[in-house]
Amino acid sequence: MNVISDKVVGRLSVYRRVLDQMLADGLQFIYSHQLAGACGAMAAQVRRDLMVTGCSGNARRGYNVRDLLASIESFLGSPSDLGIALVGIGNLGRALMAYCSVRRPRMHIAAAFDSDPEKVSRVTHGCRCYPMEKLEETCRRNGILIGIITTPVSAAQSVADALVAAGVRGLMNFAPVPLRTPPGVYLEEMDVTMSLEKVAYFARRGKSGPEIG
Amino acid sequence: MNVISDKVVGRLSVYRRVLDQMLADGLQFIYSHQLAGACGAMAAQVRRDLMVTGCSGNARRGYNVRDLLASIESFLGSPSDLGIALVGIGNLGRALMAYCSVRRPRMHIAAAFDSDPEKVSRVTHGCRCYPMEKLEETCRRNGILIGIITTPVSAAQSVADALVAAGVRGLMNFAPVPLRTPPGVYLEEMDVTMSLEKVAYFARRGKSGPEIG
DNA sequence: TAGATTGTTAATCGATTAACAATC
DNA sequence: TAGATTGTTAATCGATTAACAATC
Repeated sequence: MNVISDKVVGRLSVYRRVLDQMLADGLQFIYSHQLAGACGAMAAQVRRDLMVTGCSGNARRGYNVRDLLASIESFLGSPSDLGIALVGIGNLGRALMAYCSVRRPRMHIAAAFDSDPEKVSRVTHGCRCYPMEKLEETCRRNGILIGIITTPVSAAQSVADALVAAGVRGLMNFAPVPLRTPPGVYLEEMDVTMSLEKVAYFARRGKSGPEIG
Repeated sequence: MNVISDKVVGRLSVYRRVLDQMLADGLQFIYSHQLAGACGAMAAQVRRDLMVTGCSGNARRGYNVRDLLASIESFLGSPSDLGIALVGIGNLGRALMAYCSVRRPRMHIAAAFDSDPEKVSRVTHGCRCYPMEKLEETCRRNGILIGIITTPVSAAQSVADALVAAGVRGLMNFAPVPLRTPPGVYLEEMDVTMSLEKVAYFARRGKSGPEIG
């Protein structure tokens, strides 16, 4: 159990969000099968996932929601703590900036970049936009470790290379092209085209979806 | 090999896009290891994936790119053929409409819906917007089988239920909340929050990303 | 105690990887 | 032929699922 899979981390992220809501609703204790039900997972799997965060439950009352949240919180940490840069201020880039700006301190974008001089030096959704030439300097100065790529396909790989050269250690790629990254740099492909084609394929044939994580 | 996993379908979608580009570049034949290299996959896996489409290669020249594309095309089909509805015309919804409108006939959105009367009856990016009350009627009349959910969290589950009731068989959910769907309805969770937290977790610890698919 | 839940171990399942014979 | 690639089978790997003892 020394190596944590990305599936477990993904599920923990979902648990955190669901538990956040439950705490807001005033729930103090929760059983694994209740959390599983809310997340579309299996109770035994939930228990095993929660164990990796170091939190344990109680056979009579289940898990303490507040303790559980604190446990997941300290295990996952917050993306903003690592510094997030967004490259490519098109429709999708702006949508993500808007999404991250609205009361989501955990997902705060520290800096945005674009090659279009028209977009540079403005402040959009509370986030300053820099020219591409300032990418390395700005990332290093602000200790940015996460990059979100929302550029056109043609620019995606060179942007990824530039981000990695600037010290970034994790990437989210929204451009519909597979990227190459060196070992040690985590890459999450956010491929809308691929996902939509999966939906179409299985909608045609009537299969249910994959599990979360 | 009678049941095709969603991972295989996902990889085929990526192969198609990469092969499209290669055909445009004038490449006529390709070896499995070349395609694998361009997609970050393993050659043996690529060969097995391509076999499920019914296409076979040739030990001397590899695969004919044009035949391969035709084969993948007829296997995957096109999402637009099933009819796509988008619900929730916020920042993200508009960004997706813009994305799908620009020379992407395979991803053409047939109808959009929103509960805000201000947004209704307009045409955005070549797509007409209807009020939520018209959802079932419009989906049935146009034979829409795929739904994209870009509403706030609070509305996501009821929108999903309404879409399923209107005959939709596949869903993409961008709202950061796990949805419940009946068996036979394929659900693809597009969870930016979760993915960003995965990136942050592994960026902190220096692990490479998961494979495509 | 009795009963339901937790934490742990074993069994199952599926996908990936490796090995190799068949092919051009 | 010789050499590299394809198609197929077997082995490995990891995650999920099921079973059960420990716990409150």
